[in-house]
This record gives sequence, C-alpha cells and structure tokens, in this order.
Amino acid sequence: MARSIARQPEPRVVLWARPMSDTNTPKAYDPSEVESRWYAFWEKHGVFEASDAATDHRPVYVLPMPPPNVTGSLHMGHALTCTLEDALVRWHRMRGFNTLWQPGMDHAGIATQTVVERQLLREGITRHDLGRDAFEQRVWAWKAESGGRIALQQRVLGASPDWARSKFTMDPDLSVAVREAFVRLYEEGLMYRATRLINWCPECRTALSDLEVENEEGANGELFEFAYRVFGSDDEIVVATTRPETMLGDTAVAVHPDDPRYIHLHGERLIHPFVERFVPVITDSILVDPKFGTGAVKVTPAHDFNDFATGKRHRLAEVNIFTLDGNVNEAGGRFTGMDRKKARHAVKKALEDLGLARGSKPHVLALPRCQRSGGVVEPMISTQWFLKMKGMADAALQVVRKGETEIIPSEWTKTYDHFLENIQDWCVSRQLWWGHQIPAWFGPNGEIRVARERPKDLGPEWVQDPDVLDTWFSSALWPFSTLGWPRETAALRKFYPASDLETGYDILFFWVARMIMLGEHFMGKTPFKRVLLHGMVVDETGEKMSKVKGNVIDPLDLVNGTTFAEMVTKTAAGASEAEAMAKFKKAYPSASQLGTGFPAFGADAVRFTLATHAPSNKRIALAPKRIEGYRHFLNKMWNATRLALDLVGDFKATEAAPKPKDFYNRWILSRLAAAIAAANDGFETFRIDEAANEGYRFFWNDFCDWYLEIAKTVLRKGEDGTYSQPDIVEETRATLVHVLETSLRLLHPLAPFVTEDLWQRISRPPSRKVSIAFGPYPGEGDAVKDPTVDRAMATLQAVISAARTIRSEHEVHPGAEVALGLRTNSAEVRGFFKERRAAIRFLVKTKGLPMVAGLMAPREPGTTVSVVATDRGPVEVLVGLRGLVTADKERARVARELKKIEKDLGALEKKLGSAGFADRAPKEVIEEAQSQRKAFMEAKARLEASSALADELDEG
RNA sequence: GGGCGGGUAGCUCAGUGGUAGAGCGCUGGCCUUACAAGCCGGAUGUCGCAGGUUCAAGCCCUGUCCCGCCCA
Repeated sequence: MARSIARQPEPRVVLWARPMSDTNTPKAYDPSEVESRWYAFWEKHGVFEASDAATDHRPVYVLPMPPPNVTGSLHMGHALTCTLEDALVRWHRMRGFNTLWQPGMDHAGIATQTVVERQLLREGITRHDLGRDAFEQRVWAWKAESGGRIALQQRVLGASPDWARSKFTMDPDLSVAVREAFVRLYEEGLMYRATRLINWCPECRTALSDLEVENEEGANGELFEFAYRVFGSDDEIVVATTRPETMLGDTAVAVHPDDPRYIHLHGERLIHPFVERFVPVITDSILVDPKFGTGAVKVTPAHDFNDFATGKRHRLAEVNIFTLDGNVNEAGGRFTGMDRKKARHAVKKALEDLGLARGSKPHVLALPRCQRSGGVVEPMISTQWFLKMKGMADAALQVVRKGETEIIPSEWTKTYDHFLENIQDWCVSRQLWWGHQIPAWFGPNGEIRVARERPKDLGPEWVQDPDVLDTWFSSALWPFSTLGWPRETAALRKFYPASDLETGYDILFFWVARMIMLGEHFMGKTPFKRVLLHGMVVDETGEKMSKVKGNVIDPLDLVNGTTFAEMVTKTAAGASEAEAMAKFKKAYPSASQLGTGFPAFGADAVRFTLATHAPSNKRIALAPKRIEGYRHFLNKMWNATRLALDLVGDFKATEAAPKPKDFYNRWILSRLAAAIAAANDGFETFRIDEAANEGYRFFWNDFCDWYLEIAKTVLRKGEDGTYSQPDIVEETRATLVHVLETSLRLLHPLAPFVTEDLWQRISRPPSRKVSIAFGPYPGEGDAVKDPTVDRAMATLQAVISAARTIRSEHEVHPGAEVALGLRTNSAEVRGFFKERRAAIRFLVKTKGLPMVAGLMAPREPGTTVSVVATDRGPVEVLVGLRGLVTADKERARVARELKKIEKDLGALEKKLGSAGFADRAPKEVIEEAQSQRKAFMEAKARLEASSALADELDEG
C-alpha cells in the first residue's frame, strides 16, 4: 500500500476558525495532505461506533458490509461498494441514527487454499506433505501476515464501519454459528448426504455448487460423429458428440420412439468398440430431438446432467470414467491414465482406425468452467452433502412478495423470483482443507453422526468428515452470525434484522438470496428491509475489467497517483509494456488527456465520481477524466471556503439558522433548501447520484457563481472605507457562514475528508460536536424555500447574462466598464432592478449604476439591445457600445437572437394551434403556454423595433 | 430458447408525458487579489429504427435492429 495507515500523523485539531489566507495555507487543494489527517481523528473520537445498549433509544440503522475475501486486494468494485455504503452510513449517522456498518472478512475457501498451496509449491512441497493441521496453521499464518489487506485499503477510502466489531468467517464464534446451523438443518431433515451427479472441478479437486460454474458461451468446438455397430448385424447407428472421450462411459444410445429411421433398432444391442460392454438402444422422447444431428444420442449417465436423468428413467448403469483429477480411470480400458484432452484425441484416432469415425464439423458450444480456477468442470457422480432448498426458497419468495424485503431497483425482483422458483438443492460440501470442517462423524459401518462437537461416546474408529463447507454457507449466516448468534446477545436484539443490504447484483444469488433464506429460517425474520443492488464498474468503453484485457485500474492508483508506465507494468502479466500500454489507452480514451499518468486525485474525488453514477446502472463506466473534474470541484470547495473566511472575518456562528431580510440571502437559502431536499431524497431512495449532482450543482452554480460574487459587494468595504449596505452586513455574514457550513454537512457523506477539513476551519454553531461526521445532516430547519424570490432572481440572472453575452460577443475586454440600461414597462420590475443595481453593476461591470426606465423612455444612441422575455413583459437590456462595435456585427447578433426567439415561439404556436390542445390540456398548461407566447411575442416585437439601433452604431 | 439492462451532444452519463440537460472535450475572450484545478461567453442532438396511444412522446404501448449481462 502506498500510504501507510499506521504511520498517519496525529490529527491536527483546529479548535477555532483560522483564516486560510494565511501564508502557510496553500491556495490549492492537496488531497494527500488533507486526507492523511482525519481518519485517526475519527477513530479516536469513536465516530464509527454503534451502541447495542438497551438504554440507547436512537433509531437504528444497520448495514452489513459484504465481507471481502481475505485473499483479495481492493478493486474498483470494492471502491464503488465502499462509496455507496459509506455514503448511506454517514448520512444515517449524521441524522442521529445509531448506525452499525458491520465489517468483516470472508475466508474464501478455494481462493485462499490456492494462494497458500502456490506458496508451498514454490517450496517444493504439497499440502499433503504438511498434513492437514500444519497446512491450516500455514493458512492462518499467511492470513496474519498478508490477509485482509482490503480492510486497510478501505480506510484509505474513508470507510466508516465499526471496526471493533469486525468479524472473520473462520473466527471461533462464527464457526460455532456454522456448526449450529448445520446441525439444526440436519436435524430438521434439510441437510442430507446423497450420491448424485455434481459439478466437479478437476483442478481444485472439489465439488462445486451450480452457481460456481460459469458457462463460457460461444466456445469453438467440434461435433464429432461416429458409429456403433449393431450386435449380430451389419447395421450401425451414428451418434454425434462434442466430447468423444466420454463414449468410454456410454451405457446407452437413445433415439426418439417415433423416429421412423430407427424403429427397426429398438431394443437392439450395440457393440462398444473399446470396453467389454453392450450398449442398448433405448427410446426416450425427453432427451432426443429427432431433428437435431442424426437423431441418435449417446448416453453417458455418469458425466452429463441430461444423460444422468435419462439413466435414472431407464435404470442405466452409471460408469464413471474419470479420476478426481480428471484423468481416465481404469474403466477406460486402454485409455486409462490419459488426461481428458489426450483421451479425446486418442479415442478419435482409435475410432478412425476402426473405421467408425463419420467426420466432424465445427460447433459452437457452452463450456462449463470453474469460477475460481477457470478449469473445465466435469460432471461426476459423487457423494456430497446437500441442503434442501425448496421450502426455504418459497419462504424467501414470500418475503419479497409481501414487501418485507424490498429489492431496489425492483427490476431485479423477477430475476430473484426466477432463480428461487427453479432452484436445485445446494451442494455444500467441498473437498478442501481450508474452511469449516463438516461436523459429521463416520462410523466403521457406514454410520453417520452429526453433532455440534465430537460426541463423547464415539470410539477412535469414528472419523470426522474431512470435507469443509462451501464458503457461501458461512456467508449466508452473516447478518446474524456476526451479531453473536446462536447466543442471544444484546447486539442481535438491537441489530437484527438489518436495515439495508447493499451489494453488487452479481452476488444476488450467491449471497443475498441465501442470506434471506437462512435468515428467515433461523431468525424467523427476513434479514433486511431493503436490498440495494449496484452495477459493475467497467472501463471507459464499457468492457468488463480483466487482467487479460489489461484494463484493470487499482483504485489506490487513482487516489495516490501513478504513472501509466508504472501501472501497466504492474498489471501486465508477461506482456510487453508497449502492448499493455496500448490496451490500457484503448480502454481509457480520456486517460491520454491526463498526460503520462494519474495525478493524486484523492479518495474524495474518486468517491465523488463513483457517486455521481446512478447506482442501478448495470454498467458504470470509469472515465479517468471525470475524476479530474470532481477533484476540481473539491478544489472549488477549498477556495470558496478560503474566500468565505476572508469575507466574514472573525464572525462567530450562532445556534439558530439565520432568517435574513435581504433578497440575496433569502435566495441562497431558498436554493439551499431545494438542494437539501434533493439530497435527502436521493439518499433515501438510493439515488445517490442525485444527491451528489445536486450538491455539486448547488455549490458551484448557485453558491459560488452567484452568491459569493454578490456577497463581495456587501462584505467588502468600498474605496471610501465604508460598507455600501451596512444594515445587511451582519446578516450576510451569518447567512454566508451558515450556507457554507450546511453545504459541507450536505456533502460530507460523499467527500468525507475535505468536508471535515474545511468544516474544522470555519465557525460553527456552538452545539456542533467534535466532528462533522456527527452531523446533524441538513434538514428543513436549515433553510426555507421562497419561490417568489427564486423567480425574481431568475429574471435578474437572465438580464445579467444577456448583458454579459453582448459584452462577450463584441469582445469587450472583461475589465472594461460599459453603460447599461434596463427598460421595462412594469413598475414593479423597475423597482426590483433599482434595488438590485449594486449587484448588477458588479456582475456586468457597468459604467456607473445601470439606468432603469420604461420602454419608451429616451435612451442613449449607439446602444446594442437584447430582450429578455418575462411574465411581466419584455425587458430590454441596452448596452452602450458606441465606437466599440460595427453595425454589421450587431445586426448579425440581433438576427441570431431573433432566430432563437422565433424558434421558441414556433414551438409554442404549434402547441397552441394543434387541434384539441385548448379542449384537452390541463388549464395550467394552457395558461402557461399562452403567457409564454405573449412574453415571446412582446420580446420579439421589441427586438425587431430596436434592431434599428444597430444603424446608429456606425454613426458618431 | 427464457429473462434483464442499455442505445440521448465528439466521450462518459442524467432526464418525473408539457420548448432536450450535466461533466469532460471543442471554441472566443480574460492571469478581473478565492480558485487558470479558474472566470465570462459560444457552438454542438433525426433522443437506434418503424408503427401506435395521446391535445402533446426521449419518456407510455407494439414490433424491430444492434450492444451487454444472467439463466437454461
């Protein structure tokens, strides 16, 4: 890890406002400097702690964190999970909830065992050389040393779970829970041992559940045809197969009972060319599709799921032809000992030599692969432990149907239903050493005893089942095993069921559905009220991240910065740097714009970027350039705070939110109120992107672009050393500080570090606690909406923008002052403009105060004019540019403006003129359209009338 | 074969039946003492295609074509 948590400096606690304009306060935001400061501070002050005290009466919010694999290291998926969950958690915490974000770690059976076995391999030994106990000790030693790196990396991202409660699925207490669950399920008859066809990974040498098998679509294979000779006849029957080697295990050939081609062969026996066995011809209408291939199907009950079922229907022999590591066993005659690939070639060759091969053609097939090793999965007959699913699945379906658990986005409910409605029993035993050993003991005569601990009465000849349980079995207990189950703990009483479960949609089946099933089963209550599912982080072009594609980005490289060269050499496995670089640049077109590497964007910027994507999107495309944009936003916050501290001086915030009289102060509070409402709504409905985007928009476009600029006119003394509006100085300071402090609280769940840092520097109401993380989150008490002020301000902004556009289009130097006239027939609007003259002057940079008059009032010759349509009639914006521009240029500009207004007008005319609009549309819509048309017509008239003004520009 | 999601500006994405939005990119002007990581402007769209419903469709319905994912 590039940044060591352990060596973080002691937090610097700022107890009073300190002007950031100090020479030692940098004028640019430096994330690495800011972010190194606060994590230890939060932990020291117990920010993340939840309370299970019965005397704590706060509402409870519980979010179990998906436990990362102990072998893993942080990838973008974790970063997204962390961003979304930390936002939810911080939001609730700030709102006064007793908040538990339950962290932990998953022992990840196969993955972890593989890691340690690879180490052993380098030492030239296998786990069998060590023996089971010693091997397990090795794994624990490895875990102590380098396992669980993710937990440290999550801290870099600012995650705020209650670390003290962190659990590992192999902890003694969680192991008790696993054994308890297993024994109860056994006693209830739901856990059973059976011999059947299961998915076997020859590489991992273990059974897998259905879910751990991934079908590789579109794999290129071939369809190979060969003939079986009919016993006692010259006849033959041709079958097709994608796996010729499995013919060693064929125990039948099936045809459709109605297929006229084969009626004469019904009941005949075929000669197996390699093993001493007759292969009967059977009829089966389920297995055989007479239209496909030759209409005759070889049946290998021991190595194919359809054939297995067929075998059961016809009581066929099940001949297993493979050893557990995927070689042909002694049932394979002369092919014994070959691996599957070799055996395939050999069988084909042998069939050809016998003249039985009937050709082959290319065939696209789906290859079942082991999710962990990538090896081709072999269906094998084996004795395993299974968990009966039907009843629990029905209960889990009901929970969602009845709304006790809500799945968001709801589209996933169908997928969830489909999975549970078609679920098969779960094969839970694994032939591994790392995991929860199954609490079953086998007696000398095949007896089985299942118990929580080894029963005292068992003699030494009884041995415990060497197998372990599927890792997901322990994960399925996570929402209650982490809280102490099966003990009745205070935590269990307080924190079960959880409020939300947030995770990627890819583990809806693996984890979420199973937690709901087992939670409902053991606790009698669904484990969560809501299930929130987010999408997958993919590269900028929408491709899944993978080492092969060379498009993996380590989130910490974004946080800390790195050169592209360094990055691709780290990830390029074997490939040349140039090749890896080409892959990377292809996957991230915008990265090239960043030069030769990622700057240190900081955790806040990475988080904010991820937060601005709708979580429900199936694909969340990571665009590095976008992260830069959000780092710029954080810099904007930094500098806005510097300015604010400069403007308010040593102002001390008071407890209550200000109730200002001044127009602009009321306006910014109104905008703030809207932003607060939108943010709370976004967090509530799992539209965190809406909270993020609204916070961004408010802070930059409303607060910085308009309010702070206008505040300068109030809070800075003029050349004469006095305030222009002394009566509103104090309330403006109060409003400014309040809005800033509230904005930081508003954004804290999304950018925890920088908001804490800035918040510590500004004046806060006395009741605020030691950290911004304690809230309160902004709510209705912080600001009030004022639609009247909003509308008036919109007019003012439109007028100022119109004047600025004229200036800009005529390339007037930004520093030059111009004469400005505002003409309108509404006395009310004129009065409004007169009150706002100071701000208009500052924002447009006018020569003297703008003149306000009626439309027909005399005007200066040589002005350019723009018209703003309002519901109180048109407002002419006259900018004195005599001598600065040519008439031609101005005429062109007016023509463009006219064109725009005509386009708008045209759309309105069309709407108003269309048949039925007046009869059918709601009254408000009609009235609005009519008043808009009136405003545009008037504006257009004024524009046309005033275009003559352009002619004057050349004169004088 | 079944299910789901996506297709909106050059790129990445929002969009709640009522005149299409953001960031980045592009572009003109400006180093205006909070911020050049910035400020003030500007240009950019057959909302995949075809029908339908509606006074009104990017949004609802039907069909269809691409891209992706999941299940069998």
